[in-house]
Amino acid sequence: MKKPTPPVSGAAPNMKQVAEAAGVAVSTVSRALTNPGRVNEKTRTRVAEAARKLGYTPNAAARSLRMGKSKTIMIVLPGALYYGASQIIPLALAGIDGLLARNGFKILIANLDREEATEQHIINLAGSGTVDGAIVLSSAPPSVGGRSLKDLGLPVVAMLHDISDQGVPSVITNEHQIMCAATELLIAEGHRQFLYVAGPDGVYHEVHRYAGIREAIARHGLPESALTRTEGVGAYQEGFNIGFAAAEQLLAMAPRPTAALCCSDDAALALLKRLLDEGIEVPSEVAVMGFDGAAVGALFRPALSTIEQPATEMGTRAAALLLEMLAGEEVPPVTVVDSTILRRGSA
Amino acid sequence: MKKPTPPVSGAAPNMKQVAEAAGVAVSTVSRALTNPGRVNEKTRTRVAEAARKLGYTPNAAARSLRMGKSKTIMIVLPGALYYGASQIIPLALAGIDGLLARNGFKILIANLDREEATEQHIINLAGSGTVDGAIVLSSAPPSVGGRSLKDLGLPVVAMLHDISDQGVPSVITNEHQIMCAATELLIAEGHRQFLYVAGPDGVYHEVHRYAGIREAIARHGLPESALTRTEGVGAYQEGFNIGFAAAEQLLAMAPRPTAALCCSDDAALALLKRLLDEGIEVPSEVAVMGFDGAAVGALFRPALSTIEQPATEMGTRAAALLLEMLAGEEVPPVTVVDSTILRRGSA
DNA sequence: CGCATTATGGCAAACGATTGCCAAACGTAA
DNA sequence: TTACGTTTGGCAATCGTTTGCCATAATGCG
Repeated sequence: MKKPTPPVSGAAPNMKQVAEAAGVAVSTVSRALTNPGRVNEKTRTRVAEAARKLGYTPNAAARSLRMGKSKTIMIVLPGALYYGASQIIPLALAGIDGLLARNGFKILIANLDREEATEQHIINLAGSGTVDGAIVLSSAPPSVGGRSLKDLGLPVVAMLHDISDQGVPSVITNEHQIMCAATELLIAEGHRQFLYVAGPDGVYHEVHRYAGIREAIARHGLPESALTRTEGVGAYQEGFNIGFAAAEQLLAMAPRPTAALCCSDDAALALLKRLLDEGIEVPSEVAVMGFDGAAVGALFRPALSTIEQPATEMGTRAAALLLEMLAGEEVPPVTVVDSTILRRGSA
Repeated sequence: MKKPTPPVSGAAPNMKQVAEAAGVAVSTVSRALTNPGRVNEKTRTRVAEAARKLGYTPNAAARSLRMGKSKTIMIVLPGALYYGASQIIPLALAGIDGLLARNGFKILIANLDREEATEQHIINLAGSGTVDGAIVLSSAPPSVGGRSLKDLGLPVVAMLHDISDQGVPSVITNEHQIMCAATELLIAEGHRQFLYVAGPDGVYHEVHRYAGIREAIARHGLPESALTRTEGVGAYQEGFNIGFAAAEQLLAMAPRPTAALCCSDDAALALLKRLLDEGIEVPSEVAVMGFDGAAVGALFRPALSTIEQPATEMGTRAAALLLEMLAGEEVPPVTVVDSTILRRGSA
């Protein structure tokens, strides 16, 4: 019984060992494994067999070094969006991962929390050749001391935010238009007094969603007073608080709005709860419309009507764009994936 | 005016260019940057200045190759747990990332979906020196053809599941005990007939949670008939369906259970909704207790009582264990982080 | 059979950072 | 001034893979 080199030894076997086992040179092993046409079929199987027996896996660092690519993509996540009921980020990740993993890419996660040195950390990752590209889910590509992720020579794609004005191809949803459509729907059903439950001031989404509502209002000849916007109450991660604060504001208003359009499902659900607690009928007295499409909204009574973002598909599209950029192809500056209005009962 | 090498050139600057700029040898640059004591202070600043000016970032692949470590940790996620209302996975990730990033580690995500070749992919990552260790959130460490992640010579830590019997240090919560405590609480309040809304058959959590309830039942001398267990209805990701199916079962039972303990908040919320739709009072007619601690549960009416898992802390602890293992220290086979009962109204 | 052509495998030089070892330079003391 | 010790910087090997180039073997054709 021959003594096989144990597959589980301390050190991982390298190409040289495979070469010896197969009785060929390392270069032949390399070619046999990656460039099948270049080597005789019999040799190739012999090499493959030796590699299998030894449990050989090519060393990624060495390959990266030699090739100048890492087959790794960095996903830049804003810690702030990560909690609450909506599953935008996890779904987007699933979409991204699906396509990238299929194409042999690894996924590096950066910036789950927003710590001090994190931006520097991200820039370093990009500059060190650790990653071949990045998908940014935060509103601005990280930068430090004038050096920004986007001009580091790496392909970068944004999603959720449109930062094509900074030269970064972006995958977004039709926030403006869908919000406009939702408002028009409500107007058609007789609503005349609206409350927009706003998220953090100055955030990308806010501008577009609010503008969408205003457009609908204007288009139907309603006065400006038909729309009130809540004061920003802090970060998205405080989604519930946004909703609670909005409820206070709504309850104090006269005339009272009959429809509330919210920046997130978190805000909408909190608002919904508070209104119901106050004995207000939804949707007959006040209609509530969320934004995101959180599945759990369907369990509320009444079930939350909302605007469903195609998070998974946006992720897939962003990944596809990045792959094209890596292949040297031109990509459109903006890709729009449509959201849909999901009427479930609260509006 | 001298012509500075533009920081944003096509190729990233390497150590040799820094050395030239500073008028020293590469080895000196290396030592100046990583081993400050070994080189004259004046030289050190000169090198640091040159590096800064060129925008130098050490090449990670080269360093990995030379050092034999990648400063990268792989997180193995089960795609199945990723959706629904509970935020266990995102919170766990935040905990893990917090500690690892602070220690200079990168985080590689694997297996968001469960595709065909994924397990092989994971094994390859581990074998290729791409990662220095792994944290596993799925029930079993991936394996293919007899080669398992856990015996690949890499430090591996599990969380959420106890697989210490396979030699993998595990971070878990006291599912058995807390479920027992919750049941005792309900017994003390007069409940005598229980329904356990079960998740997928044979899953780790199921065994322990169910056993916890049984222990409480037995300890208080209640008959076995005091506890009914729903039939498994499929994967966790079908959380809502589990709850709906359980509702049907509960409604058909006589005598009707007065308390339902659920395997997840998703199931609990779906059950809650269905019961309320049927006009059943919660908690007076049927008390409902969830499991996970999803924040959104607080918005239901009544607010969902639940068992809150310390997901973030479990993540932090798992990361800490892994760091200790990387440092060659011994770690305990099992680490328990306590869950807490969160009484909010539905039980 | 001889020559030209192609298929195949091997040698060795990269890729960029780290580090053992040695040499130069410096300071100090005799 | 010489001898010695100490500090500091440089040379060069190394990590494991890929690949241009060359040598050889195999094949085809006249």
